[in-house]
Amino acid sequence: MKNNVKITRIKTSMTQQQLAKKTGVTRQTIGLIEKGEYNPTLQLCIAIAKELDKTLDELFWEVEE
Amino acid sequence: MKNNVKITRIKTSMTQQQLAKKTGVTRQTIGLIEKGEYNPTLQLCIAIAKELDKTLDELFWEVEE
DNA sequence: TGCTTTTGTAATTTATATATTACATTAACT
DNA sequence: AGTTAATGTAATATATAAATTACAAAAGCA
Repeated sequence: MKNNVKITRIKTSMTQQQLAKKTGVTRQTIGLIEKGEYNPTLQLCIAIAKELDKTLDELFWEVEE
Repeated sequence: MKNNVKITRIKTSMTQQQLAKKTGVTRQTIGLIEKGEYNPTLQLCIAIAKELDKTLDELFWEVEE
């Protein structure tokens, strides 16, 4: 479940805490998703993508290991 | 949670049962996702997209109501 | 008209995403 | 060195995705 959330979030100078608040989840959830050991729901993926100004594909589609 | 799964699946002449088997879930799960009343996990969305030869964006991103 | 396949849907159970609480670690800064 | 912000991570609880079983309703076809 690798993805581009962490690198994209850092580029926007946003903390895990800030992204968590904007997407309605906890900091821990964001941390686990970034770590790639998590299988988030579609709604959460969409919320994250919109906050980071990306699409689903850009963050979650065929991300190289 | 509207999406383009149903219309895409029908275009490929695949039944819910067949798509379910290929993606490792039950027919009911596919049915509920197509109905839009469900919030599937990212892994399942990816599995469905690959079976239908589409990307996440094409099936789940900004689908008009 | 029947028969079969496909789909809709409900009720209950199980698995797992996410929350909560908590503490440790790291990095940046003074 | 000390302090604070940010992150990693673990243990337990809660919410919900998905399975299971079951039956009904369409839809296609003989």
